[in-house]
Amino acid sequence: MDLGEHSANNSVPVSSSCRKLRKFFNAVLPIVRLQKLMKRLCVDPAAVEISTIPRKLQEKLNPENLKLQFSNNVRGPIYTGLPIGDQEGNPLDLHLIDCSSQNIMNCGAEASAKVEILVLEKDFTRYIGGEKSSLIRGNPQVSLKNGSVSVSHISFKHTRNSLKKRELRLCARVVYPINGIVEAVTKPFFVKDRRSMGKSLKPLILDDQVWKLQTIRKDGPFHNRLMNENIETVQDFLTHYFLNRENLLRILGRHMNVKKLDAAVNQAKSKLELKRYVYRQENLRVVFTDVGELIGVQFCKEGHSFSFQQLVQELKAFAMEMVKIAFQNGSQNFKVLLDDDSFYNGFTSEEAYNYVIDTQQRQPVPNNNVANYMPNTSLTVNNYDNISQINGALPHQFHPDDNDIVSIG
DNA sequence: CTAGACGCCGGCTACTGTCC
DNA sequence: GGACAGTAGCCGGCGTCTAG
Repeated sequence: MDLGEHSANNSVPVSSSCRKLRKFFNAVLPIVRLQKLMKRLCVDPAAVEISTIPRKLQEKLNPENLKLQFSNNVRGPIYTGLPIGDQEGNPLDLHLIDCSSQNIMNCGAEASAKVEILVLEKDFTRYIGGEKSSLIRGNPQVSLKNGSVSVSHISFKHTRNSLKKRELRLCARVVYPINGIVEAVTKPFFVKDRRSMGKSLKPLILDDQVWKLQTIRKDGPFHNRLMNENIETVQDFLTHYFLNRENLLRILGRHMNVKKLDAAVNQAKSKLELKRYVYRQENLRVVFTDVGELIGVQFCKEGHSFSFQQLVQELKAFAMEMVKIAFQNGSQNFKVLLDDDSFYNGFTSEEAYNYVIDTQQRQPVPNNNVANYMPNTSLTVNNYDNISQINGALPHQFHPDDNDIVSIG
């Protein structure tokens, strides 16, 4: 049955009547008539729950022509205990706006007004909590300074009882001096308990337990299999992945596939800041990360650099063998940490490489013995040859024009 | 000093979705 | 259909803070 037809002919649903009322307020009822009506009914406009009146009407009703406005909309989900901000992590600010010019009102008594931050249900039906049962942590009362104030100190309370997912709005209203400044209300956003934050959103470091990775459940079958092979940390896992992916897949068993594994590694890498190392054998240098991921190679004499994607298969396999050797021999090799500032500041040649070696920048490559039980794959295509998406997602892609990499040769 | 409130951390369970 | 991970919701342990 068509509900629209039904409501037109019979009883009108509440939401429909609300919409009609709002339309009426916005377009039909002249503002002056409404003001007169409120006066005749002895209704104090300041006592009216302003958020129940359409915002445009509020602005017209407002004699001072001022409104509060959030700098940006809150983008959910917002997790309990974490500061409120937009999706990009920008702080949430509140401004006093002159409606006629749309500029921030930075002078006068109103520019120093005291403002209260409240939590509203999505549908504006009610404010949530009183002083004691407020969902807000942090002082909900703030004072404007030159017409602006940051409200990023506010978060939603995190208690032992987890908060159910709910859709809310933030509202800011002036509590002193009360002169009818229009309230600011955000668009609705979801608030969730921090305990329900997925693994994908949590930070990650190399020393974290391997079950912090996506698709590896703590004490789950994958975790148990990895523990049996002494793959305990994120670093162990990633090193196995980059030096011998086939072996890692074998360890994980038939329920792990390449797609899932790549996705997990990709996601982990996006949250890690991997250091880069260089290892040299005769005329060739390989650049790789803490976890054995080949970034690129460089021919020392010619000075030519190639990123991983630019390498032909045979050279990829050869470079991977060099990375494995660097891992096998641990600190006995020439392995240079590339993150030294000196590399970013103008070293562009062989001297730079020698400089770093001479000034104690020689670093042991993380040696977790993965490479020691690698099959000898010389001139066979290595395990991550076909995972261009992994390197494609690199925040610091190896490229001949990259200053910090070029400087090694 | 102590009891209670509060917040953080993490475990457990049920349900759901995905993949083989 | 079975195996598995992810998600949501609930709960307990423990540390810290604060008022009495």
